[in-house]
Amino acid sequence: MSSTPSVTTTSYAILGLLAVQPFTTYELAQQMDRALGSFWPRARSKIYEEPKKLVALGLARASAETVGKRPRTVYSITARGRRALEAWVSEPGAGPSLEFEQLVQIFFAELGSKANVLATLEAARRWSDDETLATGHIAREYRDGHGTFPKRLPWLILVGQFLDDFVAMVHDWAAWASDVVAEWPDDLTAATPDLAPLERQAERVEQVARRSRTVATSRPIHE
Amino acid sequence: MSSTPSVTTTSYAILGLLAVQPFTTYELAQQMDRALGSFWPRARSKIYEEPKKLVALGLARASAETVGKRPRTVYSITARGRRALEAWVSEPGAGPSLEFEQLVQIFFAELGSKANVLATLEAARRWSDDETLATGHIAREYRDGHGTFPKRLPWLILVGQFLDDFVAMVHDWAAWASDVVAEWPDDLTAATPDLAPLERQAERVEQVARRSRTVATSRPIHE
DNA sequence: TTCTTCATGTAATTAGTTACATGATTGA
DNA sequence: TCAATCATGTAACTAATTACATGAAGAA
Repeated sequence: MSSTPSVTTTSYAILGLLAVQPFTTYELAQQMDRALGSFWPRARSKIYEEPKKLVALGLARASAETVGKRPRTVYSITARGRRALEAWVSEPGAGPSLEFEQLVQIFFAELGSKANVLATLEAARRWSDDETLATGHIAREYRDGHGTFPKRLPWLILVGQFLDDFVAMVHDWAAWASDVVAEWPDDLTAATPDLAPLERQAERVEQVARRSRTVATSRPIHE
Repeated sequence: MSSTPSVTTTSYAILGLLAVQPFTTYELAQQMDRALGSFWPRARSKIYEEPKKLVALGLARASAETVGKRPRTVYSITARGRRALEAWVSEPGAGPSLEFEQLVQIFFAELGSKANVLATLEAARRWSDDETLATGHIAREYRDGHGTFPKRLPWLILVGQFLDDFVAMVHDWAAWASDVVAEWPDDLTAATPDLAPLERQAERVEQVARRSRTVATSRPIHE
């Protein structure tokens, strides 16, 4: 009856941090903010309760310490935890999943004005800039040899490059879209579509289709 | 006491579809799969229950019909619904939010093998290809003049371009990363980092910082 | 001494997912 | 007439969020 709490990706994310070194919940929250938050965002309260679950499952252990008079709990990974984690990284994970409210608003552009669309695109560009500035110091630190975990740098660079590519792509798209929308008349229903992007997209589809036909036999059947 | 159900972005997404034309829940689910699912993914059951909430709030109305002997409910938007929707598109929406489990696995690459990393990157590339093929027919339909809502095409192109940019970016990143990892020794801890990406990233940060300083006074204070 | 930030949580609520169920229609 | 799939949901569960609370340490 005592329902065993399930181990989610969030659990593994926390457990992974504990595999790097022991942390307190506060430090875990910091690490999530700094590092994993951009591609596995979770609320702070979640991060405070996950370690308890890990302890209950025998994947981590808690040890009580004090700073001054104040008690605090340091969590570390157990041997079982490490084995579970190793199993997880070798399993197939989920591909990227996107949520983009501003894009939903643009999808329904006809309900608003041209100015609305331009404002939304400007907000997207600002999001990109803010993101760049907020995470930029990490790249700089590692470049200057002051990174926290230099041993892990080779793969951290792969992750950082993805995130950088993503924010850059958002920025460039928003800039391009702004230029397109700027050419529209104020009455959106009178706007004429620029079909060139459709051509490009269809071409890319063709490319992928050709490539995937070529290797079709060497791939497992599409599930 | 009777807690009024809150209107979420998901509600507005559904309501937006009803603003295009009346739909049954089944058709709404199809539209979400086809169109909005890539940037506002929600479970089918959610899509079946949202319209009821909208009706309860007076933003939509339900009318009973039959197909053969089978009853079905067609939902349409009310005047109040349309006003609420117009207010929503003119409000600032949230920027993109990403969840990417495979990237979490790569972040913790040291727990697995080089082969694991390569397999994960290959899976990411496959995700991109699958996505391209799954949504590719839409671009083609519109390009060939067979699209379902040609009037909406100008902004649908903006959305489509974003999604295409995104999957292309994932693909290119995975291909690049695979090349990088291929050069690593089998023992990951002995891999030497390629620092060039850090340089590029730091440079981009500099660019954005300069640009943002220039326009800083014309922007609202960073919240 | 007072204010602010650091640090550590808990409680209440909900949005969303997974799993289940089933009649109607259509094609072989 | 049988199987498949189209179409329409409901029920149970939970992962996650938002909001609240508060003591300790350090700065001014």
